[in-house]
Amino acid sequence: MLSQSIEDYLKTIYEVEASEGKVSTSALSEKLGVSPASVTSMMKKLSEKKLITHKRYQGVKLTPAGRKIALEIIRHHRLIELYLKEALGVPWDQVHQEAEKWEHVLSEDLEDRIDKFLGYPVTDPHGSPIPRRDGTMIVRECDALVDVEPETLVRVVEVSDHDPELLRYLGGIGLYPETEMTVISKQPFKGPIIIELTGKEYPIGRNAAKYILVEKANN
Amino acid sequence: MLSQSIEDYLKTIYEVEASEGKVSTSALSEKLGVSPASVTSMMKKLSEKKLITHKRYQGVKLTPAGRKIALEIIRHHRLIELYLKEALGVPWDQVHQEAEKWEHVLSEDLEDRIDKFLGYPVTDPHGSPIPRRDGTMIVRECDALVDVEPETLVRVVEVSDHDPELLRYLGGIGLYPETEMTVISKQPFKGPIIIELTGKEYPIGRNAAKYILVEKANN
DNA sequence: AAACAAATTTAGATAAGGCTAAAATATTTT
DNA sequence: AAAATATTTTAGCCTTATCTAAATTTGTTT
Repeated sequence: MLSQSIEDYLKTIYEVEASEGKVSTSALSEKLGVSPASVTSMMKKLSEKKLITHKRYQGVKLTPAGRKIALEIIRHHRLIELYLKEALGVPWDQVHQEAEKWEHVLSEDLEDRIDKFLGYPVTDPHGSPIPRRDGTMIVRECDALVDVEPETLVRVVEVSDHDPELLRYLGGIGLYPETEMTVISKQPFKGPIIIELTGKEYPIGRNAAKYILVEKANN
Repeated sequence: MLSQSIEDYLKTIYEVEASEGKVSTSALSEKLGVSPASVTSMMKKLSEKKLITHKRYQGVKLTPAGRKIALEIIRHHRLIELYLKEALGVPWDQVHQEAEKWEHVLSEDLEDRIDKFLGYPVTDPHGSPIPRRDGTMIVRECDALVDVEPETLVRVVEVSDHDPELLRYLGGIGLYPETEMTVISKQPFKGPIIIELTGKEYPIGRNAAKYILVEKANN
C-alpha cells in the first residue's frame, strides 16, 4: 500500500508531464504546496521504488509502473467527481476538493460499483477523460480557447477543475463541456476573448482561456 | 483539524466507554491494534488538548468536547454505512470497512447531502443509532440476546458491525434489525442459543449472541 | 502484609514527510 | 567566457505516531 503523499506526488507528476512535458522540482513544489527540498527527497524515494526515473538536476519521468498508479488515482478522482455530481447534486466547482480526499481511500470494489452506477462513463463533469481500469486513457485532440481564431464555432471539450471560482463563472453563463459557442473576437493588449453563447456575449480572460479546451464544431 | 489517528482514538474511547464503562489503556491498545505505550502517549496528547481527562494508571474519560468530536465521527461512519447500502448496494458486512476510511475525509457539506438523500435516518444498517449533527444520540433500551430467557419473542434492535463473518451468517438466515424471532432454548455447557425465525430453527453461538441486541416484542 | 502478577507509564529509538539554510549545479546575462 | 541568477540538492532539524524494553504502580494471592 502506498501513502497518500506518494499517491499525490505520482498524480501530480502525471499531470505536469501531460501539460508541460518536462517535470521540474519547482513545478512539483508549486503544485503540491511543499518546499523544493521536500520534493527532492520524495523523488529519491520514488526512484528507489522504481516509480519514476530521476536524473539529478534534470527533472523526473514516470516509469510504466508509476504511470499506472497515477492513472488509478486519477480514475478514482474523476469517477468520484462525476458520482458526486450525478448522485448527490454536488455543484461542479465543489466536486474537486471532495474527490481530492476521497480518492485515496476508495476501494476497488466501491470503484466498480460507482462505475457501474454511472453506466461506465468516459468523462468527468469537467470533460476530462476517465482512465480505464487497465490503466489506459483516451485523450481527445483539442485546442486551448486562447489559441482559437475569432469567428470560429467551437465545442467545449474540457475545463480545468483547479479553480472553483472560474467554474462558478462558467457555470453561471452556461459554459460546460459539449456546449457550442462562437469566438467573436480577441481584444487587443492581452484583453479578454469575447464569446457568444445562446445569443449573448461574454468576456473570458486570456488566462482563463488557457484552461478551456475546445474543438472546432462542424459548421 | 484533527489527525485521523486522533479521531480514531476518540471514537474508540467513546465506544469502549459505552460498552464497558471504564476505558483502560489495554482495552484501547487492543481495539486500536497499537501497543499500550502508544496509547499512553496519545492519552497525554489528548489530555493536553482537553479532549479527555486522564488519571495516571486509572483510565480515561471523554470531556464534552471530546465526546462531541467522537460523535461527529460516529455520525459520519453510520451515515456512510447506510448510504453505501442504500445508494450503491454494498452488502452490510462490507460497509464497515469502507466507512472506516471514508469517515475521516467527509466534508460537512457532503454529510448533509447524504443525510438529506437518506431522508434524515435514525439508524444505520446494523441498527445502531446515528448521532445528530448537534452531538446528541438517542440510545434505545435493549438486552443482549445471550441474556434473554428462552420462550421469549424478541425483536432485533442492533447487531455489532465489527465481524463481517457474523454479519454474513446472520444475513444468510434473514436476521436483521427489526426482525422478530423467538428464543427457543439455551443449550447447556455454554452451547449455542437456538432461535426460531420464519419457521426454522438456527443456532447462535453464545459469543455471537453478546453482539446481538434485542428488545421484547409485544405478545 | 509481603510477594507476585498484571497493567501502565517512561525512556529512548525509528520511519514518514515536512521545513530552513547552505552548497552545488544549470542557465541566462553581460 | 565570466559573472550573475535561478534551480536543485544536501545537511540537519522537527513533528507525528509508532515501537520495544525497562521501570513503576496497582491489584491479587498466599
